Amino acid sequence: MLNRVILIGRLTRDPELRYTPNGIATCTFTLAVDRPFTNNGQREADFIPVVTWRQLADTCANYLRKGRLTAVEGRIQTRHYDNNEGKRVYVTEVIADNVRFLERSSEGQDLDRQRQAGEESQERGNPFPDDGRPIDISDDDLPF
Amino acid sequence: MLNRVILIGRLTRDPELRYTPNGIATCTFTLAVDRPFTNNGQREADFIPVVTWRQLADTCANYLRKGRLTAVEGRIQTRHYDNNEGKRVYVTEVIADNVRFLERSSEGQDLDRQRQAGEESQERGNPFPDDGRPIDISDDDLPF
Amino acid sequence: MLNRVILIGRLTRDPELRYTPNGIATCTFTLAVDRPFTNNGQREADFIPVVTWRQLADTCANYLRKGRLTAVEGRIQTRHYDNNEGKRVYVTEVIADNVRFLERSSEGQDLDRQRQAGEESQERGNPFPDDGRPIDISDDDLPF
Amino acid sequence: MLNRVILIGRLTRDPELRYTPNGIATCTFTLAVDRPFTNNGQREADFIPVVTWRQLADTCANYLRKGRLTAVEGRIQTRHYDNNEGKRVYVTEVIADNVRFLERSSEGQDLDRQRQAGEESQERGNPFPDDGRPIDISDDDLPF
DNA sequence: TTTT
DNA sequence: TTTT
Repeated sequence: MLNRVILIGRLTRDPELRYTPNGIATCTFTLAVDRPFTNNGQREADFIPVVTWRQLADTCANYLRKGRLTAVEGRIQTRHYDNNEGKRVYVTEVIADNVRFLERSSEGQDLDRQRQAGEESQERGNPFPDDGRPIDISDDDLPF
Repeated sequence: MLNRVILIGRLTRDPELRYTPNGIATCTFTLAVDRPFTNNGQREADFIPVVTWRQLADTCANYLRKGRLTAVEGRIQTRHYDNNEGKRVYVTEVIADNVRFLERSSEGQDLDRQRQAGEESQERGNPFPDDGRPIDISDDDLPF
Repeated sequence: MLNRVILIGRLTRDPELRYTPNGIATCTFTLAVDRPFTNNGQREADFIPVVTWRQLADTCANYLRKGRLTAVEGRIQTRHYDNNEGKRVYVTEVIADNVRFLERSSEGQDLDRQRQAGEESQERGNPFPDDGRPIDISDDDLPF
Repeated sequence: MLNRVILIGRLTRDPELRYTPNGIATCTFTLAVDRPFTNNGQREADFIPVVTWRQLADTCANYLRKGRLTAVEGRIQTRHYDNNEGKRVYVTEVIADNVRFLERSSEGQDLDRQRQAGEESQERGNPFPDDGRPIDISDDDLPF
């Protein structure tokens, strides 16, 4: 009925980009989200798998890197499969429909990939917090 | 850094109330949350495990029942343990800090349990959407 | 950058349906949302104006009525205008993109309006918590 | 019944710290949150007033500055008052219970204020995305 | 101007 | 192992 998740955390590794047999892009990564309390003086984190699809997957693959601070909006999805020992394995992931890159990359190599990525279209608005370049969305797409 | 989940769904079974060795109450249940789309004309759902602690656990155990429409606010928690075959099992749950009962129970037996539960204190406000009985919270507890 | 609101409350009055000069439907209503604490034993509420557009506006006008428990997902929008005395007036509203009707209507007259509304398409999934009728969404609309 | 807001945006000005007659600190600031679409190629923003109380107010006054990227979690609050012309004015604000500072300050002067602020306690966890210093919270405060 |  |  309603299923909404918002996370801010850091990527535990570089994202992985894959394609379904029919060519649909999917990008997966894990966010480490610090818990809001400590356990015996030890700060702990939750490690939450995130999945994106289509152009958002491409954008994530291009912009995100290990350690980057990132905001994710989406919904929790559960699924299961039977592993090679015939055991049922349960999987919970966040299917993201909005990803915000809260840190600009600093390395030159990365900037090249970004510029390239900037030419692709965004699913929803501008993923960067402070990029001034306007993105044209046809009037019909306006939410009012 | 930030980890917030809001769900509205129905309990797949009656909730389970347990106690830790040091006597802390914990109540667990699963919410079936319909997906916002159909798959080949088939409506599907995600089955999301929810955990509550302390007095909120007691209230949930008293008020919630299988099939009841329920709203839950909390955060995603991930953990793992090694099962009896030495295999690592990953668990993802929503640790709820706010539960809203969106349907009043209708059966008399249940009403008894509720009345009883009503005498216990609430972690935060009134879990029922339309119960007029005010709950006294000392001025110090006010969030401003 | 990120702007997400989730509310559960009751309509203070019947919703209002209007049309822009170019014929776009917009439905507005106010949600009374009980605060999670009392003030001197008095339960208070926030009264939050909600705006919906296009088909979601039609559905809201058809399904919602004064007093109905309703969940709303959207974003906060601020705007201002100068009133007839030349004073600047600031307005804050929630622009909803997802509305869930948490209570079925009971009156016959209303059921007629609902059936009619049911024939129109939904912006996103089924707004009712327990209606079994599947809604066909083309594969292209699937969020993955 | 349920009222949750999550925002990521930038402060339009330095925050303002004030005290109620009975000495309770309150800090207010406005977040500019870019809209997820453009209007005629023009990126627009919503300007959302945020209010914090008590120690969270102190922390915000110490850490936040104009332009700083910030995440805020809270609830929408509406209120009204009659202005000096006897006109009723309606106000909508976000009462925040969780604020995350997504950018470290760079200026030395500011670092002094931060260090000082770091010695005060946090309402909930660590407001910085990557500060390793653990914060001691008594076991009783643990949410499980 | 407010809902149960 | 799943709810209406």
